[in-house]
Amino acid sequence: MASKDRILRQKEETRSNILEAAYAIVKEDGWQGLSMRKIADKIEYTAPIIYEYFSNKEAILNELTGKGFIKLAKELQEARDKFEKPEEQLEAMWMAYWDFAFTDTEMYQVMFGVQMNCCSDRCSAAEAPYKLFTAVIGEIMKNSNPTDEVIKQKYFTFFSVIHGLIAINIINKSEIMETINNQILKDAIGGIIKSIQ
Amino acid sequence: MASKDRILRQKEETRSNILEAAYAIVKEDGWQGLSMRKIADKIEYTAPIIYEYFSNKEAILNELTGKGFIKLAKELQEARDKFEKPEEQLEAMWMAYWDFAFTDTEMYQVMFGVQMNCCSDRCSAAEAPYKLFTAVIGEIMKNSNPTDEVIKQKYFTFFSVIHGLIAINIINKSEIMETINNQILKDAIGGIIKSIQ
DNA sequence: ACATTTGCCTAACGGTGTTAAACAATTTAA
DNA sequence: TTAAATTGTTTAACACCGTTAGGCAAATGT
Repeated sequence: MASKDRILRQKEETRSNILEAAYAIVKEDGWQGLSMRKIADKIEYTAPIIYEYFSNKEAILNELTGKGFIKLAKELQEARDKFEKPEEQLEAMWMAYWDFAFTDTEMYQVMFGVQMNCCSDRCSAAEAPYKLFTAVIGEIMKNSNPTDEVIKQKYFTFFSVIHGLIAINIINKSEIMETINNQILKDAIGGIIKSIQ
Repeated sequence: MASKDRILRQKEETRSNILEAAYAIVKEDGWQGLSMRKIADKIEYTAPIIYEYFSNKEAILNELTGKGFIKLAKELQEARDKFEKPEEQLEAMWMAYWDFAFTDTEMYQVMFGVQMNCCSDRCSAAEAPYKLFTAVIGEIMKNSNPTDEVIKQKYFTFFSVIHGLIAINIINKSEIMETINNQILKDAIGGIIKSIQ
């Protein structure tokens, strides 16, 4: 029967409703303010229903985290595809990374445990940004025949500086660091790119 | 009467017992596992007693955070005082910073919100490390007559890279990044110091 | 028509931070 | 010395949390 399909579609929809409701609550009240009962309220059900779609609260966080990594990866790709030269690509990618962190701050928090006790098990999508970045870094360095280890190291150098700066900004979000952010971003990214060419 | 003194001393002691018990629990079970009732158990009281010493749980976290910053500042000073040249001092200080993060990881987490929804209001002691670092950076740069803003920017450049690297290590504590850590630490600190001389 | 499955809810358990009320012990005052 | 007031501590409770078990009612299958 076709009703089977409709029911399956409906189930899939409430599943995604749960995720949407959860993230909406987080954007209103922060990760601290997220509770199963609040999610249930928002989707007009009672709390136990959620457990037919997710085994527990952590599973919801994990799925949101996964979605976050997919969105980040997509934005990194789009940034990359706007340029031809790998140096320009890399700079655009880190800028996209930066933008993601401040457009979807709550996502960034759960993905990287900023002011938030985040998901324990790394989801598979978490690898995507790493692969995108190292591919471009490898392209820039191809003349010096770098090992994977060297590329990985360069990647983590970038990552440290950007993630550190993002984390500081999220925590002391009161202080205005606009000019300092721009300076450091420009200096650090530019500097490291120069150092690996 | 002298008994007043004894009682005051006793009160001060249970106050510090509460803090010690709290941190002991955190070192055993992580920040997630810390609860008022567990603290009470450990000091052999019941939970409401704690509220005569601290207005709420957050106040305990705040006080621990303050103690953390004081300890960090002390270790930074000790590292600095082992050297004469400001360049060497600065490197030693960042190394001490690094060591602090992995010796007192739980402290570092609550101080900087790593995988942990940390204290909201910045305590006064949080300024100490900033002042220690900027003083030495200013000394290194004194030939170029830098503004406070420029020094601040250099400080945050260091801070970003080190904190970022620390945060990554705390979150993916499974992966062995020993060699990468050393490389990045050496490269980044050395590189930035060179760039400001 | 009856039996079975499904969707959903109420109630509950053990836990959390926190507060109010009660009790006991100690100190103060008469 | 005895009565009053203060202090220390506990028990009980509230409102919330994540989670599970049981039951009711509607939809489905036979």
